[in-house]
Amino acid sequence: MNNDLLSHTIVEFYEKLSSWEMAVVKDAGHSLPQIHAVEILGANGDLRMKELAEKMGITTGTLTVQIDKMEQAGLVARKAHQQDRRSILVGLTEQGQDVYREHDQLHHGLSDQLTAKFSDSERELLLSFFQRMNNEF
Amino acid sequence: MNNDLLSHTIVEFYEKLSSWEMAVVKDAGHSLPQIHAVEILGANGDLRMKELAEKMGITTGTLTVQIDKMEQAGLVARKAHQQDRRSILVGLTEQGQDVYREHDQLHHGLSDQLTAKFSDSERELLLSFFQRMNNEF
DNA sequence: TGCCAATTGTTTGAAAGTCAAAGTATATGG
DNA sequence: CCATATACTTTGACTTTCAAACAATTGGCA
Repeated sequence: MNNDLLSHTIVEFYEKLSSWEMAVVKDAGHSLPQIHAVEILGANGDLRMKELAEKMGITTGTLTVQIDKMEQAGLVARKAHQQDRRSILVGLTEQGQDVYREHDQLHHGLSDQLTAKFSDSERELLLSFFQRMNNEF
Repeated sequence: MNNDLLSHTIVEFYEKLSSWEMAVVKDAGHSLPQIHAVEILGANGDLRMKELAEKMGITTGTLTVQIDKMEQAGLVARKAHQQDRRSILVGLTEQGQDVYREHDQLHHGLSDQLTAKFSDSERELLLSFFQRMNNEF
């Protein structure tokens, strides 16, 4: 089959998701890296600075600055790590969890919008396709 | 069906694509906004500054700086617009087209990798799913 | 035990990317 | 022909980022 077409269609999908995310984040008055941190902490629970930085694809130096701001804004809290006193656990505050749920609802809404015209079985198939692709990275 | 799962799986796919793109761009020694411009110019042909800025989701002020750098680097060239002397057309140079084709090949390779275990009919179905979703943004 | 290398997080200085607003040149419509 | 709109550039400020230097803690090993 014409794989150029598939490749370009995936890129188009990615570009549109990206634009949507930037618009949604700006509209809610947040910054992209901070929402990214909220998304990851919301999905994974408390993480060490190192772990969070790795998942976000930034250095710990950069993360320190972001977490400083987010702590100021009341979105996250630093906590001592019981087993390793070098490490610091970062977790969402109540307010941070509100922001996470709110943002997650937007994702959910987009997902509904994109698959509104799909039948249930098509949606199941789409899910399995995404899962299979996610395993191949 | 469980739409939370679909939503999260799509987000996971997006995150992995995003990480992949950043790694690939950095590895090739390019910057993300410049490769983004190359991708858009490669797919659309010559564009006015205004049009390119809109497609990239940045202001024309920001774009002016980027195009200055890219022109220095030999990736793009500014040309006069015949019908409107206020406008400036930006287009890829030969070298810019090389970069575009090279980057496009990487996308193609990823697309192959992700769907390596798909049958031809599954790949056709996946393509149609992406196309239908792209229409719903 | 005691020391040295590795690890974790913070700080600092510099660079890139970005925007809003002001400025310049050109176009368009009365 | 003039007023207003449009296209691009410039400027100043801010955010995000990294690399490198630093401080505290851990872990291995001699």
